[in-house]
Amino acid sequence: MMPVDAAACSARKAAVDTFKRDRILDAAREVFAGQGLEGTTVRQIAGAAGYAPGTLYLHFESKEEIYGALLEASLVLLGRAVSDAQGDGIRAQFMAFHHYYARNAEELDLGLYLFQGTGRSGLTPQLDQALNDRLRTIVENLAANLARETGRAYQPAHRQTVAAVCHIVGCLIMGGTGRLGMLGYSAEDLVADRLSEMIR
Amino acid sequence: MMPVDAAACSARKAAVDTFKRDRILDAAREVFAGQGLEGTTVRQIAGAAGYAPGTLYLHFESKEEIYGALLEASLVLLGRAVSDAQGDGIRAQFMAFHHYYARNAEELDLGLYLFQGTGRSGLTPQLDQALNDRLRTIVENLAANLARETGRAYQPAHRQTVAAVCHIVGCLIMGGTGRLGMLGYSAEDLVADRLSEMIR
Amino acid sequence: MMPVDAAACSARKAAVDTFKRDRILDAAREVFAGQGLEGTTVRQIAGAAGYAPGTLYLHFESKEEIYGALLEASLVLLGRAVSDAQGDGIRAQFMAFHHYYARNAEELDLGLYLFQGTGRSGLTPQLDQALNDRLRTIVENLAANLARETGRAYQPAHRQTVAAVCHIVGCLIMGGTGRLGMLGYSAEDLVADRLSEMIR
Amino acid sequence: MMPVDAAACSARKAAVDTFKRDRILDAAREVFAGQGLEGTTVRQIAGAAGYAPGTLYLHFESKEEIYGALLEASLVLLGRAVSDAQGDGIRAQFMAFHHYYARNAEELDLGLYLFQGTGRSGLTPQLDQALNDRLRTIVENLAANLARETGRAYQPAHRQTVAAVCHIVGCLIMGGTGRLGMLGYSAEDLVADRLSEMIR
DNA sequence: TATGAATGAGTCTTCATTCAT
DNA sequence: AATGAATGAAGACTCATTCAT
Repeated sequence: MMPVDAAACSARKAAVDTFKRDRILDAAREVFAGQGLEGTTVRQIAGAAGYAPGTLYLHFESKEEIYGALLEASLVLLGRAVSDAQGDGIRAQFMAFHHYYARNAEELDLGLYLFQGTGRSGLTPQLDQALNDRLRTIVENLAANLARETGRAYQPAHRQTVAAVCHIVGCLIMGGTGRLGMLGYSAEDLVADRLSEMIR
Repeated sequence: MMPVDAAACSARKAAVDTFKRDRILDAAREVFAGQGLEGTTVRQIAGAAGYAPGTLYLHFESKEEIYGALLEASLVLLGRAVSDAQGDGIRAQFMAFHHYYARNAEELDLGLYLFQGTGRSGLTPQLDQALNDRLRTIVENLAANLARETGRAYQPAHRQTVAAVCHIVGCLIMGGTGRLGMLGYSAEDLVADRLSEMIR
Repeated sequence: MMPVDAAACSARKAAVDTFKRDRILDAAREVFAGQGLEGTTVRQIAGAAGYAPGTLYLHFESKEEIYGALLEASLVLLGRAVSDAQGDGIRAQFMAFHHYYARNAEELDLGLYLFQGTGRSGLTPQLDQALNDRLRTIVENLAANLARETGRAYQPAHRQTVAAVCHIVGCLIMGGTGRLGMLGYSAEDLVADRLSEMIR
Repeated sequence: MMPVDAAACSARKAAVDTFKRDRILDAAREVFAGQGLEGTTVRQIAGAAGYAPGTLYLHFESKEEIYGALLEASLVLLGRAVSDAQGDGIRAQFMAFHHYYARNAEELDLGLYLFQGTGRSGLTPQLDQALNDRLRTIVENLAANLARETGRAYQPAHRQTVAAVCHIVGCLIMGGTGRLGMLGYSAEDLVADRLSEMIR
C-alpha cells in the first residue's frame, strides 16, 4: 500500500466537490436563462446538471442556497467583466458593468429576488457578507479608476461611482420591464448619457 | 311606497362595490407589506379583508387581477403625490416621486413583479395599457415642468426626466436591498445629488 | 272588501308557482343545450331564467331536483312527440322517439346522469316512480299500436317495443359519442334498419 | 463488481413502472365501482393505491389520463373476452361482449363519460385514435366471424354487427339504470332475442 | 456518492347553497 | 317572493424536500 497523504487527499476531495458544485451552478444558470427565475424547478436544474433531484441536496442545503451561490458567482463574473475592460478607460468599465447585466438579465433578477422587498430570503449572513464584499470591491476599483483618470479626489469619485451604478441598475430595470422602450428610449442610451456627463 | 330612483340605487350599489374592492385592496397591500409579494396567498388576503377565500372572486377574476388593481391604485397615488408637490418646483416633484416609493417599497416590488422579466404575467393588455398611460402621464408632466422651469426644450427635458426616473428607481432598489447603506450612502442623498446636477 | 274565495286563491297561487317553475325549467333546458350537462351552473340557470341564484331554491330544493324535474318534463315532451306521430303509423312513432332524442341529446344525457351507474342520484323515490310511469305509458302506447297495426298479440309486441327502444337508445349513444360515425354509419340508418325488420 | 446489463436493468425498471401503473389503475377501477365516475377524486384513487396524491402524477399527467388508460385497458379486456369465446360460435362472442359489460358496468360508464356529449374531454387525439382502433378491431372480428358462419357477404355482416353492438349497449344502459327491470325484462333476454333473430 | 420514488402541505379556483335584508 | 353577497368545503395539481437503497 502506498503511503497516503491525508492533506493532499482531502484537498483533492474539496476540489472535486467544488467542481461538482460549479457544474450544478452552470446548469442552474442555463435553466434560468431559458425559463426565468420563477418557473425554474429543482428538478430542471438537476436534470440540466445530469443529476437526480436528490443529489443537489448533497451539495446545497436548499434551492435558496443554490440561488445564493449563483448570485455570488454572478458577482465574480461581473467583477471580471469590469476588470477586463480596464485597459479601455473608465467609461468602458462602466459600460461593461451595464452590458454584463444587459446580457444576463436573469442575474439581476436573482439579486432582486434574493434581497427581495424587506430583505427576507434564504441568504445566510455569511453569504450576505460575501456578496457585499464582492460588490464593494467592484465599486472601489471603479472609483479608484475614475479618480485616477479624471484627477478627482477618491471620496467624490466613489460617491459618483455608486450613483452611476444605481443609475445603471435603474435603467436596466426600467428597460427590462419594457417601461423604457414604451417611453422611446433604450437603457443603453440613457446609461451612455449619464457616463458622458459624469466623465465629461 | 316611496318613489324609487333606480339610477341612484345602482349608483349606490356601485359605490358599495368600490368600497369593498378597496377594502380588499387595502388588505392585500397590508399582507404584502408583511409577507412580501411571493408567499402572499389568496387565503391570507381574504382573511385580512375579513372574507372567505371564495368571496374575493366576486370582486376580482384572479389573484393577478388583484395585483394589477393594486398597481394601478399605486400609480394613481404616485401621480397625485407628484402633482401635489407642484407648487414647490420641479425638484420637489422629483423628490416626491422618490419619497412615494421610499415610503411604499412594496409598491415598487409590485410593479417589478408584474412587469417581470420578459413581461409574462396575468396582466391583461388593457390593464397594461392603462398602467403605461399613467406612467407616461406622470413622466410628461414632470418633463413639461422641467422644461418650463429651466427654459430647456421639451425634448431634452423629457429625456432627462426619464433618466432621472431611472436613477431614482435604481437608488430605491439599491437602497431597499441594503446595498446602498452598506456602501455608506442613502438613496435620498444620491437622488438629491442627481437632481442638483440636473436642475443646476 | 270583496268576499275572498280561499280555494280559488290558492289555486291561482299554485298556478303561478307552476308557471314560475316552468320558466326556470325552460331556462335550464336552454342552458344545457348550450353548455352541456356538466359545466352548467346554478347561477347560469338562474340568470337565464331572470332570477337571482337564491331564488331557485324557493322553487327547487337542489340542483338535482331541477335535473329531475327537467327529466320529467322531457319525458312528457317525448310522450307527446310520439303521440303526435300517431297518425303516420307505428314506424313513424318509433322514428319520432328517435328524432326526439337526436334533436335533444342533452336530455338523454340527463337521463343517464340521473340514473347514473349504480343508481345513486338525487332522485327521490316519488320522482323515480313518476319517471317510470311516464316511460311505461309511452312504451305501452307504442306496444298497443304495434300490436294493432301488425296484428300481433300484445305480449310479444310489448317485448319487441322495449327491444326497439333499447336499440334506439343504443344507437343514439353510440352515435352521440362519435363511435358510430367512425364506423361509417349513422344512428338514423341503423334505427331505420331495425324498424324495417321489426315491422316488416 | 458484477457485470451490469443496462438493457436488462431498464427493462426491469419499465416492468416495475408498468406494475405500479397497473396498481394505480386497479385502485381507480375499484374506487369507480364504489363511488361512481363523478365524485371520484384523485385523493381517493391515490389512497386506494396506497399512495399520496402527488405520487399519481409521477405515473399519469392528469386525472383524465388515468381515465383514458383505464378505458384502454377495458377495451383490451373486452377484446380478449370476445376472442376467447371464439370457439363457441358467433353467438357466444356477442354474448361475451354483453357479459363483459354486464359484469363491469362502470367500464361502460367510463367510455360514455370520456366520449361525453359533444366529445370534449381530456382525451389526447392519440389515445382517442388508439381507442377507436381497438373498438374497430373488435367489431371487424365479430363481423368477419358472422359473415363466415352465416355465409353472408362481409359488408352487410359488418352493418349487422354494428347494429347488434348498439343493441347490446342500449340494453345494458336500460338494464343498468333499472328501466328494463321495471318493464319486466332483463338485458340478457333482449340481447338473446336479438341475436337469435340476427343469426337465425 | 448518488438515486429517484415518494411525500404532502400548500396553491388557486369553483360553485351549490344559505340567509339577512 | 326575491335577492345576491357570502360562504367554505372541495377539487386538481405542483414541487421542494427526504430517505431507503
